[in-house]
Amino acid sequence: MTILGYALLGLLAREPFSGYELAQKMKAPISFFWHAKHSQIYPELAKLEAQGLVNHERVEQQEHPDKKVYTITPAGRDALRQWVTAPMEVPHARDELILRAYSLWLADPQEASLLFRTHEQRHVEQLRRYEAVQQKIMEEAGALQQQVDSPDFSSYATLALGIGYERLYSEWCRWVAEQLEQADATTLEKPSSSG
Amino acid sequence: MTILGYALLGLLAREPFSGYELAQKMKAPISFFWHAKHSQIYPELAKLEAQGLVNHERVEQQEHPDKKVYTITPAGRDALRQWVTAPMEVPHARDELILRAYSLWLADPQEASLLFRTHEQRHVEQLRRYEAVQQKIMEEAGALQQQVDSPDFSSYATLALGIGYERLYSEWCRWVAEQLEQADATTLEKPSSSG
DNA sequence: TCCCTCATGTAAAAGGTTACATGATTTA
DNA sequence: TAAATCATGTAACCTTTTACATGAGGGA
Repeated sequence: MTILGYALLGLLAREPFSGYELAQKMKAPISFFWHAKHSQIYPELAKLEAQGLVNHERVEQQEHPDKKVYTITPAGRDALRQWVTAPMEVPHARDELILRAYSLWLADPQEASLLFRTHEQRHVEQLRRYEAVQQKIMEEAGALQQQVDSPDFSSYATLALGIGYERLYSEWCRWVAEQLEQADATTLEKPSSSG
Repeated sequence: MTILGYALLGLLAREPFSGYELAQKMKAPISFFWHAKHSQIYPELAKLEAQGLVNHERVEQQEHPDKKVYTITPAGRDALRQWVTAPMEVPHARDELILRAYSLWLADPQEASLLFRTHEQRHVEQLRRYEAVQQKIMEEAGALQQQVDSPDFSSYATLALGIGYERLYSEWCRWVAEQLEQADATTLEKPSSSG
């Protein structure tokens, strides 16, 4: 089984969905850290069904094409449950911007600070969106997050990391940009005297 | 050009290396957020050379096989410099453990807390290693990080994010584990009375 | 003798993205 | 009339991982 398969099972364990709906959900990464496109999702659903982990029923619609609504089976739920706690290696994270930072010393500081300011902004915006969701949960729920056997706790846990991640990332971008801007200002003050 | 190509150029811009040495470096991700295997690196070096971005010379060794030492060309340096500040989409991060957390509500809390404690430990260990490197830099350098046109600043910037990332991640794992353990303790106190 | 490191590659398979393909309905 | 949404798929391509392949030298 692939990770994508478990991602789909994770959604279907909460509620039945069509392939199209699953694809919509996975445009923005579920749990904030996994995404996929419809071209990958449709074949994967077929594989899951072949393994008896999901079923589908055709739902007729007026004014829209029919859809196939997928439901998780008890076997699918078991497979998902086992996967959640199975041993796992620490995966290496991949991030292009950080890789670029590794060669930042070669770049023009002004151009570079622009790039990092742009990314700072994007991550701040994402952070605000996540914080708004958290705010809503806080208002509605209160102590509800304590129930670790409810999907709401799981969602809240991933949201909490998402917030921490965006906060860390945006602050790092800002710090890098500030360093670049300070260096640039210093260069302008003393055009050709250093150390 | 692929991102891997720029990753290799980023290393070669600092110092010439053989394919084998590059592969060693990229076992642990460079800039803490990009890794690759030798099977990907050797063909990529050939492509870079075909594009005139790197050159190699054969270096004979006693007691070891000959090696091809690659050097970045002025064209390679230019390509790298331009890439660093080029516009870039925010890439979606991928993380299996966080995806698992999304289905945590299905799992056995004891088994799950074990998984999260294991990952907490691993990230704490990584954090300690990074902090040790940072400590060394602080002692040796002092104000050296200010020079944004030195490779040391770039390395320091990526290290800073690496530390923040490991701290965030390990604390999140601990928090999740604590929630699971508290719920488990509560269940033991009152075996079948809730609310 | 067997395994590890050094050193460089290729091949096959898996995972993921982009593009192709179709067709109805609604909104601008 | 054109674009967007709903709905489901396939094909080609690119990237990455795993496995195959070879061979010398050093240490247990």
